[in-house]
This record gives sequence, C-alpha cells and structure tokens, in this order.
Amino acid sequence: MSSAAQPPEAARARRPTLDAVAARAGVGRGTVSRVINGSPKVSAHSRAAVEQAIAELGYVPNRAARSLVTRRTDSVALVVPESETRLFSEPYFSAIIRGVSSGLSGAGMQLLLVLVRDESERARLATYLTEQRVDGVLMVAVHRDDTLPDLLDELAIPTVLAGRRGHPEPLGHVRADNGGGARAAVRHLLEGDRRTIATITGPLDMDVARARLDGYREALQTAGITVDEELIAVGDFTEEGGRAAMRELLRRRPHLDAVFAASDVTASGAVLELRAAGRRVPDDVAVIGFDDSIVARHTDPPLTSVRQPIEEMGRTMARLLLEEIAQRGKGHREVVLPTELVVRKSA
Amino acid sequence: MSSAAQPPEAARARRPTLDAVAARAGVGRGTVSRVINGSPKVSAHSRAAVEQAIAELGYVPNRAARSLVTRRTDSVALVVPESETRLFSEPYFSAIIRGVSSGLSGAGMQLLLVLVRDESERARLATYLTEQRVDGVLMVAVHRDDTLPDLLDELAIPTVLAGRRGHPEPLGHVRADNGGGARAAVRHLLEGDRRTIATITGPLDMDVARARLDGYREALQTAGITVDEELIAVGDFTEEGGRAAMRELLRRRPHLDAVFAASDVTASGAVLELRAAGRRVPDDVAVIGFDDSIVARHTDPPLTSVRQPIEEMGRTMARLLLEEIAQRGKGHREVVLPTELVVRKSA
DNA sequence: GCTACCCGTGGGACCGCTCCCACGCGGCAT
DNA sequence: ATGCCGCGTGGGAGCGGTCCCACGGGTAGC
Repeated sequence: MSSAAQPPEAARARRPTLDAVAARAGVGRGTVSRVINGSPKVSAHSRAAVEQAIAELGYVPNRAARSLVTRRTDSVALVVPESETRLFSEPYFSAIIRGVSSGLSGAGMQLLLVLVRDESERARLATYLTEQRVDGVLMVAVHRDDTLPDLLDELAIPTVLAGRRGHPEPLGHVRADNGGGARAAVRHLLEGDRRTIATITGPLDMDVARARLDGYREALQTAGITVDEELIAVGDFTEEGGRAAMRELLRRRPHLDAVFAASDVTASGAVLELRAAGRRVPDDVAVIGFDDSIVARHTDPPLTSVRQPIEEMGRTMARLLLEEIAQRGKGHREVVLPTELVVRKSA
Repeated sequence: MSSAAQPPEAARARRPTLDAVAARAGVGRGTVSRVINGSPKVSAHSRAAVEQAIAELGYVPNRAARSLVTRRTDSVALVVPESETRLFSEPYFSAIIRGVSSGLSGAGMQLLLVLVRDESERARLATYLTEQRVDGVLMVAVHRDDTLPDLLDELAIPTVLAGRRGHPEPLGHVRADNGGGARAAVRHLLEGDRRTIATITGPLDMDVARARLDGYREALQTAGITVDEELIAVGDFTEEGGRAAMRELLRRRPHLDAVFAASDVTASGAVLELRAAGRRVPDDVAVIGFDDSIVARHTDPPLTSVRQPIEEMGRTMARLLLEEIAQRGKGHREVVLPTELVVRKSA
C-alpha cells in the first residue's frame, strides 16, 4: 500500500494490471475484463474470485489502454470563451458548470474545461478536440459567426450548444425562453402603468440578445403600443455599456419611465446612471434586469429580474450530449426551458 | 476531408495514424515520432518530408496511445467541492479557473474539472485520480480535516492546494497574505478613529478564516488594544451567516463602531442587518469586507474590501504543479501572494 | 450412445504510439 | 586500405486494455 517509503527519485509505483488480477484470481484476462465491464456471462464463482483479487490488489483499470481500443474517452469538453468568465455575472458560469457536472457524473463522464482566450487559440483548440480526447463538446456563449461549431459538425463530433447561433440551428442546443422572459418583464412594467418603456440590449450578434429584444417588441405590440426605435439602445452586457446606453436613452427620451435591460449587470449600470441624472428608481423609472444574478440581490434597490434555470440548462446540455454520443443523430435536438420573473424593488 | 457524405450510421472516420504518415513521407515510424516530439536528431530532409505528410493527411497524434506508453496524460485535475461554487462569491471561482487555465495552456496541459458533491463522491474521486487520468491535482477550499490531500500525498500524485490545511502544510500550496490583509483592514479602521471593532469570521476549520482572525487580533494588539472576545462572531462566509453574526454582535456590544468581515458576502449581510437596526454605514458603523468581489462594488454603500490576486493565485498554482510534475520534490512548495486594501465608501 | 448445442472460458491479435537497439554509411585517424 | 566513431535511421517490442474466436464440458434431444 505504502509507496511513501521509497526514495523520492523512484518512478511512481506501477499500478497492478489486468494480467496481475487474472493471475491472482486464477482466471484468464478475458474473464477479468468481463467482470469489470459487467458482462453477465461469468460464473458466480469466477466473479467472486476476480472481485476479491481486485480488492486485494487495489486494481483500477487504466483509462488510456481502454480508450485506445474502444475509441472512447469517456470525457467531454466544455468550451468557454475566456472573456465570458469575466462578463457573465454570477451565477451563470458556475451554475452551468454545476449543471453539466451533475448531468455527467452519473454516466461516469469526465469534464474537460477549455477556456478559449482568443482567435489564435481557437485553431489549437480544434486540434485538441480532434485528438480523440473527448467524446463530445459543449459550448457556451456561441456567437453568430462562430465557425467552431461548424467544424465540429463536419468532424461529426457530438456537440451541444448553450443557445443557438441563429435559427434554424442544425446542432443540438439548449436555451432559456428568452423571448418569454422579456415579454413577462415588459408586461410587468405595463401593469405598473409604465408607458415609455426603453430597453438596453446585449450584443445583437448573439441570439439571446436578439430574442430578448424581440420579446420586448412583441409585448409592446400585443399591448397595442407602437415600438419607438429611439427607446432601443444597444449594450454589451457590461456595466459600462449599460451606463453609456442609459445616458443615450436619457438624451433621446428624457421622459422615459421604465427600462428593460438584457442583463443584471447592464441594469445595475443603468440604475447608477439614472441616479446620477437625478431619477429615482423605481419611483421615476422602473428597471428590470435579466439573469437574476447575485448582482440583482445586492444593488440598491434590489433588481426585479428574469431568472433562467441555468443549472438545469447545464444538466440538460449534458443529457442531450450523452444521448447524442450514445446514438448519433437521435434524441431531440432542441430544448427550451422556461424563465421566471422575480419581482424585487426596482420595478 | 469531408466525412459528411457518409451515412450517419457509419463509424466515425478513422483518423490517419503515425504509420500512415511514415508511409507517405517514405520514412520509418521512428523518424515521424522524432519529428513530432521535436527531437534534434532528424535530418532536414526527412523533417520536411514528414511535416508535409502530416499537413497533407491532417494527422493529429492519438493521446491515448501516447499516454499508454509514456505514462503521462498531459492533463491535471482541478478539484472543487461543489458547495464552494455556490458560496464563493464572484470572482473567486472563475478567476481561479482563469488563472489555472492560463498557467497551464502554455505547457499544453489540459484541465479536468472535478466538482465533488459529497463525501460518497470523494471515494469515487480517489478512484478517478488513480486511474492515471491526470498527472497532477489542484485543490481549492481544502478543509482542515480533508483526507483527500493525504491520499494524494501517499499515492505520490503531484498536488498543489489553494490555501493550506494547517501549518506546517506538507503539500505545495499557494495562498494570499490573509493575515496581512486583515491587519491592513483593521489598521484602516483604526486610522478612521474606530475603536470598538468587531469581526465576523469564516468557518474556523479553514485556514483562511483563522488567518484573517489572527490578523485582526494582531492589528489590535499592535495598536495597544486588548482584544474583546465578545466582539468576535463566527460566520460561515454566507450572507445569512453574516446577518446572524451581526445580530449577535449588536446584542453583545450595541455601541460597536466598526466591523471587519471575512468575506464580502458576509459583510453585505452585516450591512443589511446594521441598517435594519437603524445604524448608518459608514457614519455609525464602518464595514470592511474581504475578496473585493463583484458584490463589493454593488452593495450600498460600495464596500471597502481586501483584494486577493486570485487569478494570479491560480496561475501560480499551475506553475508550482508543473514544476512538481517535471521534477518531483523540487521547486519551492509554498507561495504567499500579497493582498491589497481597496477603499470604497463603507469604511 | 452419438450428435447438437450452449455456456463459460482462455488467450491471440490488435489499438497507435514511444522507446531503444542495431544497422548502414560517410568521414576521419591510423 | 582498414578501423573507428557517430549520426540518422528503421523497425521490433511493449504499454494495458477489449474483442472475438475457438475450445472444453455439461446437458438435452434423438
């Protein structure tokens, strides 16, 4: 058991192999392999002998060897643009990881986390992913012009995206009902008798941002209100972007009485800017964010926000990917999860 | 190039092997291997031929095969207790990952993310880690009684911890100067003429929490102030814990005029509770947090907080681990990185 | 009593790479 | 010319599994 007594320079103690187990159990390699892989065609007697030998030797199968012959790695990659780990306010990043991890762990799959720093690294990434290191790929924050998903499609590597690039989206993906969330937010503002409702969007090359903007438009139209394009400002999901957009909106339409922001961080920037301009929130201007992140609970006033079931999205992504790996091309390729309006003080 | 034309049921196109490259380049396997691994003992002519063949075939080495013979996997695991992904306020979790990822990527190492849900999973984890799937292990949020590090030590798997379990800590680790940060915070409060300074700690089975508490004590003693044990309340790094601790402190010492909290989230809970008790922050009671997380910037008032260089901690962990993997037992085993007090409005 | 079948089993042939040994060949000293 | 050295090189052996084929022995069917 203890290799601690060995001199530090010694090679790491070599672990027992399948052969060793077979020898100790007095059976052949094939039988040991069958026991390990749960084959039913093993006598109770042999099975017991093998299991005891495994326990005595502390045998653990070598993944590389198995992987070499089965051509599976039992691991999947989660690809995240590095910039997103900064931008995404909590709990997005960790919640996705938690969901993915929990969806995977039951299947004995390992999670390879790949942060992509910049374009030059994308090329290297493509190499990694073809190195037969992973059985499938999960991607978050895919942009409309992202080419990596196409490459994965072409290489026939099972892939599931968080969100879609456009529609139709040929690859499997999971997304929140962004449009529905946006509609609920705007409806809530209308019910609070707000009439001049502005919106600060995310980058419009991302489908989430577009879908939230569309929801905003639809809710207004449903209420019989003509959309005033001057009430729409493009942001980038950051606080600073939110401030800039808010300044611009105030300049264009000083008398607006509500803002629907495409993220909490953006909303918090908007709140700061509104206050700087002497407006009270929510008395003069109501504000609603998106994500229900930790920021929403800690701003002043706490933000009303649209919550996405992020952890469940991660779990669902994992499930879709496992299905796709198990049986190429089967399973439904698109899942939309519901959003929920969390009402706090800002609207 | 295109396997897209094949029927979906077809096995994934088998990738070219080293043999194929050798045949195409008109050389032996050995020579191709040498080129790939950058051996100098290859003639310019052969090297060129091999490189061309690799490019033409789109050859990518198979990791499993290499791994099987070299007994290296070129990947390391980052082990995170799942509860921590919830508790750690941003930016800790993602910043550590970013740092680790950047420290690793240069060395061509891959990052395996392992969330540990509960004790039962720890056992499975131990199995994973001995499966020869990783060359080393990084761990965050190690508790004092955590046995996994000992196991890793015994198995002679290179390991680096974020923070230490106690001291001395036999394993390599990286930590922030928690004591120094705490001292700086308390000194700042003293300079603001606060005299009745309370503290809300983290769970005392974690070294970070202990070190911050020690720093608090030292700063007071240095200033010639006797530590009043009634001004010390134990929290758990959560907001609710912060609120409960603050209530207790107000009960014990109603006239306290400052609080040093061991985390921003705790501090934000304390602020809420202070306000509920009719105290103004910072006028009546000054508050300082720890972490300089996104929460600190968004509370009202924005929190003065102690910043840790988290991303750099991650990078340093990766560096230490790579050193340890390259040459067992060499390299210095302990790195302490400086903290910095970020002054905002709360103190 | 002989053939047919099935079940459990052992072990050979690989998977794709690295390691290392042996070999050929040109250049230099003898 | 002969011997020696060293450089580049080819290819056998193995890493530790899985897959699959062939085989032995029991049971059932005729």
